Amino acid sequence: MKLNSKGRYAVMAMADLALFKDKGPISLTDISIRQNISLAYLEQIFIKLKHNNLVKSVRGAKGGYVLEHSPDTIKISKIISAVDEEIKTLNCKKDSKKGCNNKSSKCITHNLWDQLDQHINNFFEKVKLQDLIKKNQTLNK
Amino acid sequence: MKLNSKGRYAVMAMADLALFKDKGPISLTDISIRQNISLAYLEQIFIKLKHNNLVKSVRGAKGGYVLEHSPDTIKISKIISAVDEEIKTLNCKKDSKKGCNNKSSKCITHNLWDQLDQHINNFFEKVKLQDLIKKNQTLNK
DNA sequence: TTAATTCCTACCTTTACACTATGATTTAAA
DNA sequence: TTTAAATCATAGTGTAAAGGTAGGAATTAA
Repeated sequence: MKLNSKGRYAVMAMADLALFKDKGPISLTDISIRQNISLAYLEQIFIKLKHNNLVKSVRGAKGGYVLEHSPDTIKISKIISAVDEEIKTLNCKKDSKKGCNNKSSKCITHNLWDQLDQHINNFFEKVKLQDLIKKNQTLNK
Repeated sequence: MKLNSKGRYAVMAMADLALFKDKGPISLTDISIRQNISLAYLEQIFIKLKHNNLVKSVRGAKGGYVLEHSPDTIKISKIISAVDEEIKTLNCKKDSKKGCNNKSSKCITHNLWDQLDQHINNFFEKVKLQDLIKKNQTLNK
């Protein structure tokens, strides 16, 4: 699981969409202002979100994006993996130069990072988009 | 919690020390060969491990490093935080430029990352150095 | 005295991240 | 029909950090 601000921005933007989901298509300009993320960067992120069927786009003036599914069915893990190509924190694979090979006493930590990845994935699997906006409802009413 | 290969190397090296803890001081040259980590880079890592009282150094010929404590008392979290200055994955602090401020609808994801950090820390808190080498004992006997 | 080691600090190289720039396409509304 | 607002697409860029190297000084067992 790659944890960077692209993933964080994606979650923020999706949460923004969820908050305003009754207002029709939300433009990236709006999200850009509200969440303080550059518009052009948001565009890149939303291409990926769209390709992963997390949002639908409405082109042209008064267009924007809407959630493809209900916030209570969207897992955070889906969002993060949509914008990050890789899933692994630290690879230790056959094909990477520096990693496991067949020497003894190598890869002592292999299982550890595997378990960590599972642990993080498991965390994001359990949290839904709805869970985020519930906590902010009073703030944003 | 910063997850990079410095932290991974540190854990690998500490596990190596644990595996060979009955052989007296272990030189970084040995660890470098066994774990396939550059010697000079290991030196940097071990300075930090030493300053954090995780290892003791024995200078001069036949010198090296030994664990300061028993492997079953050393938490992985201690090792990783020793070599990484930062603890947070993604900061969202007052003093950072891009982060929380008092605008409404900001920081929707603030709690999420806080909880993730706790989750990861909790994972590394529960794993001891001994847990790693147990799994490799048959391989390295 | 020598070789093996830790210790220390400065430097270097590459890469990925985060972002910008530019322009094309689509479409609602004036 | 024109204009402005929006998505769509891709290439380029600046920077910081990761992941090392390099070179030498200090220490110590043999």
